[in-house]
Amino acid sequence: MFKFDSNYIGMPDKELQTEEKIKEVARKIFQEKGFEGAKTRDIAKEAGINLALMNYYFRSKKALFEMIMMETVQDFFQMVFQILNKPDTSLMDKIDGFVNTYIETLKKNPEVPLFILSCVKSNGAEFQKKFSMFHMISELHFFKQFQELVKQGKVKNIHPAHFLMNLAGMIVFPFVASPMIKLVTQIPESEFDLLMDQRKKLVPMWLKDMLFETTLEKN
Amino acid sequence: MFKFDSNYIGMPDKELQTEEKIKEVARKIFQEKGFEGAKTRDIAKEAGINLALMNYYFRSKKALFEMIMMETVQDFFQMVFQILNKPDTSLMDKIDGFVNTYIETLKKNPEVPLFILSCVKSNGAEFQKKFSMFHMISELHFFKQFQELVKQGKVKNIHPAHFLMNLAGMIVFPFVASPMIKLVTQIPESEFDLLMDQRKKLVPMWLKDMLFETTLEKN
DNA sequence: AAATGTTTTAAACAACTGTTTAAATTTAGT
DNA sequence: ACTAAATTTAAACAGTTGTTTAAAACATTT
Repeated sequence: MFKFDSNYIGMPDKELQTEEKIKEVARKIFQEKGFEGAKTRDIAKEAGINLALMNYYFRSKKALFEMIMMETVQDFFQMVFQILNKPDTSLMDKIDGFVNTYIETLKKNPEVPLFILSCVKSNGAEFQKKFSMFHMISELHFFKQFQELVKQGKVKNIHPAHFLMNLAGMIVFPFVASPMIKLVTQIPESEFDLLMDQRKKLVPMWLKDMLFETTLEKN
Repeated sequence: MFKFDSNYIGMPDKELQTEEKIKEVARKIFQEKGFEGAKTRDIAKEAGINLALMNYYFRSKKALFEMIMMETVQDFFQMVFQILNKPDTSLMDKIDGFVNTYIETLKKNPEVPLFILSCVKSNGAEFQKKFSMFHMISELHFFKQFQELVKQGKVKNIHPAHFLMNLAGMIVFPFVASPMIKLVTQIPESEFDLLMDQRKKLVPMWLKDMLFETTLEKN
């Protein structure tokens, strides 16, 4: 009952270690098994701490989960928005940079997107309140450039949401579906990563084709 | 303790009703909340049956879940394989047909893909044993046609897995991520369905471009 | 109508889960 | 070294969960 409200000064070393350790382990287990599947005793055990400490530092399992959930989503979108909002790069360079950074991030955190998608699915309402972030997507420099090119007739006039879905779909889906893909195609882990590296060049190419090409009807 | 092993003859009406009702409700709740999140008492309540009947008909929560999981995956892949294996349609017609049927199916069962992806993620090993289905994907007529066109030099030489990921990604991802997409873009349900209808024509077009076009480097 | 097999019910069980308590231990300030 | 605050611990609590039991209700057969 001491410090739930505080971000006070002069934390001793050990405190921060325990608190961080719990959060780190909890993040991993929550992402692996979801909120209901993650048991407080498993978190405590894997973190090597006493069962009561989770409640001491984070008040409740639910509070800990929501903190992790919010942080994960925030970090993720901060990365996305940062790239798509750079004012001094062309649309094409943004696409290149975005795909590269995005794929590289996902290679390091392959479980994050499924976790986020599950969270938003069951906690959608919570996010709308807490994040103004989501309302500014149409304000992104990226989309202004996009719609400018549409206006100039240099780019096909499709709903920007289509482009967004293709962009995200071609990058994120392979990671979200990787267990399925590996099962179905018999591709081993190492080769999968190689394919993802190839996609850093391929996906921008395909995306640009979507913007510019007129279809040749070949049958 | 009467009939767990049986597929006996002459089921009375009421039994089938109860058994089917439980399964139907359980499917919905399992897809909504996952295995751990779904509580036996919620299933019983929503199905309007006594708590003990779930165990009477299906032995255990786990057994019921696995039955539903396996059936869902099987049904889903049966649909996919059926289209991709038609011997008398061209590759292009297969793409058209596949995208159409796939999107139409997902509009009716938008929660299925996330459910399947979560299942495969945490039960991957189980599937490998039970389904020979997964090993025959490279045997599909679709992929034979695909690789024939590659050999003839009519189609770009990329790993078929890339094509598969783009195909699935562009179709499935919008549904898997629909809560997120709706949150971010502020697109309402009705317009979302309209966009999905548009994609029935757009996705095949984009996919064909991927196979045939050579990139124009525009900046 | 009696007997038999099947389905449904209410109640209970035992294990598990998130959380709290109160005491013990460690740390920091004086 | 003493004190007060902060952290950690073991144990317990209360509620939930999946499952079982034994009796009741229902249906079918003889």
